[in-house]
Amino acid sequence: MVTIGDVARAAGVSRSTASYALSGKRSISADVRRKVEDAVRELGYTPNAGARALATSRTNVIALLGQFFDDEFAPAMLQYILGITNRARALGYDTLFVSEDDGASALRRISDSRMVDGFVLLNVSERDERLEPLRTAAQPGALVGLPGETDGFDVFDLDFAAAGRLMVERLHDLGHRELALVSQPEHVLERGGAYVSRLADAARDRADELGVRLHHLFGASGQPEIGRDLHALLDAHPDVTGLLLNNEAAAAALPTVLQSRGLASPDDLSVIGRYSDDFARTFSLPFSAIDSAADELGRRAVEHLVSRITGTADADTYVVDLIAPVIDDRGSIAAPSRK
Amino acid sequence: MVTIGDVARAAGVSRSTASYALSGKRSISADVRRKVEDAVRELGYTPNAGARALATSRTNVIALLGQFFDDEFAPAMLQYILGITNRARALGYDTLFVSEDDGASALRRISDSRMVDGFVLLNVSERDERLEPLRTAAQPGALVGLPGETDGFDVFDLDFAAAGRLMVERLHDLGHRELALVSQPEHVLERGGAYVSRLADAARDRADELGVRLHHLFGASGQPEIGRDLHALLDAHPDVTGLLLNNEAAAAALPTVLQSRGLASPDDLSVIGRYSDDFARTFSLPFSAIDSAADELGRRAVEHLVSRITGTADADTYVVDLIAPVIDDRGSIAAPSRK
DNA sequence: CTGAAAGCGCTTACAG
DNA sequence: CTGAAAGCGCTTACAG
Repeated sequence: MVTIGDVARAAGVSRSTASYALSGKRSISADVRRKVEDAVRELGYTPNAGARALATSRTNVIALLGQFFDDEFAPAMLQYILGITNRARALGYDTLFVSEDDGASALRRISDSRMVDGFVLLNVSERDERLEPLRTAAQPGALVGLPGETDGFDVFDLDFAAAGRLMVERLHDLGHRELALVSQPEHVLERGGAYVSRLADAARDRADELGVRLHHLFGASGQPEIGRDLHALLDAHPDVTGLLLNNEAAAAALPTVLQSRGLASPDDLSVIGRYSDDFARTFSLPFSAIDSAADELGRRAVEHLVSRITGTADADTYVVDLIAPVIDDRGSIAAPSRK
Repeated sequence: MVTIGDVARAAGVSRSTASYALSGKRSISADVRRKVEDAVRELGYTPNAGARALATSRTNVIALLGQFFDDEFAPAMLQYILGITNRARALGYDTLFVSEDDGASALRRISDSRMVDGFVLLNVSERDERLEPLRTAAQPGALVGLPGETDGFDVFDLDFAAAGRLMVERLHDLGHRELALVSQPEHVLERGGAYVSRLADAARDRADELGVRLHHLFGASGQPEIGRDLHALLDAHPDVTGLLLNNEAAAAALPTVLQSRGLASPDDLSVIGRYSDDFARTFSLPFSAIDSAADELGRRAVEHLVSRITGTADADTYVVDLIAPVIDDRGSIAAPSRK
């Protein structure tokens, strides 16, 4: 293993000079710098990360704490992960990816052992167990997902309430007066996935204001249950002209359900979903949708985290950054047809 | 920050004794051990990872190098990732997740800086650029995906050739005599995704041996293209009674295609896919399929990597572990109907 | 069974 | 502009 001592010897300078020549933290004569750089190149020197971390109390690593539930759509998580790791690397950080079930104790362990400079928590729930250890951790954190209590945290999420309103408004403006919303399963909500109710509540309120009927259903998270749920919904409410989907499985199953009922979108039914672009593309979902903006959220979270790590961010101002929803129109919304 | 010095002081022993009491690397009197353990608990001591790594040349971290292509089905990657991180943690390792485009230089950087004890390479291609730096790295590695040259590497993959044969055999045994195979796009193959041709070539050879006609198509990796591809295939070969899918997008699109043609499986068409169980479940794919065994592969790779790290594995014997394919029957295969 | 000391490979005040 | 030295927090021979 080649150390900075080897570099120093090869360059004919002291170890401190070699170190300074590489960090640029004090002025160095041009030819010493050149000699050091040459030595580095020749010997193939790379600083030892552990030694540097020990000396500087900086690891240049962030931890990414995933949180996976069986009844949630896991593949969507990959977009967040990639958005974060890629942005982190661009900012000079590697990413320790943690998927332990017990995220709280994982956070404590990693924080206490000083393995990382900061944390990104994914899929944060209403009363997330990881928040308390994060609060007392020596390293800063950024949340992806809005918890009930945001005080003291930097939070990044899609504005699900605005998304609910937007869906209703758009269909109302086109003339729809009876809509149905299919949410994630109710247990997602119960264990703290408050985004489900944030969207649903806001949609309901906006529907009330606008005089639109809105039926609400907690759909299953997989097949074949969700297919049956959709059929039952359409059977029960034949006058529904617009469908709002906050449930990936429902979006994936709907094309088949529509086809088997001889329905087409938007002719018979307008549809607006809420899922990632990437998801839509992969599964060829033909529905207009509000992008969940996974990679953008990840990017923002990392950028803010790094500004906290480096001390650029204002120490006592926390941000709650809710991304405004945008409907990506794929042609599944239109005025209701007169039957 | 509480250090082992604090623990030693609180326990009234030397730092070395405290260290040994915790590691158990030499015999310690019962009451000293108790005092040290009490001090650890009281002070909340956790060893500093960087310091330990510096002293022991062990980080207890493995690097997981992802490799993502636009034309591949990225969400499937998550299963591998979770299989690996979970198994690694169970064995005492954290996972540095790396998604840089330039995996070769990432590997070099991470290896040279001694950030990890070993590497798992995901989605290894025929002539993977990461293999050369891995070969010269100071740390061992395990490959998920079979490259052209396996010498000197531990390799884990599904046995795609056996999968191709199995698909053909199963349908032949049921009486099918004209089949079609839909592979990933040809450019997946061109940039080194040799599993595509391993499956296709083996299927073709087996079909020849058995006197079965086998049409082969490189399908698109997304909608709407793959839908058109499937329609075109069925138009061109109306006598095909069995469909083999080595293409996730095709599997996702097929239900819609069948429905719009008024076809049902297995009555009109037997179908066997090759994708993960998890994928099938999430998208409610009703097709019998060979599980790609993502988490099992990840698990095996990590276990073997760890045995290399700890020196348990035989230093000069390398393993190429190809998991035998198994058809998970979901009822989409039957004898061909006489039309 | 226990302690004092060296050393892992860096960085960074302290001196000049 | 440069060097000698201390220190980051561990582990582990070396002595007793």
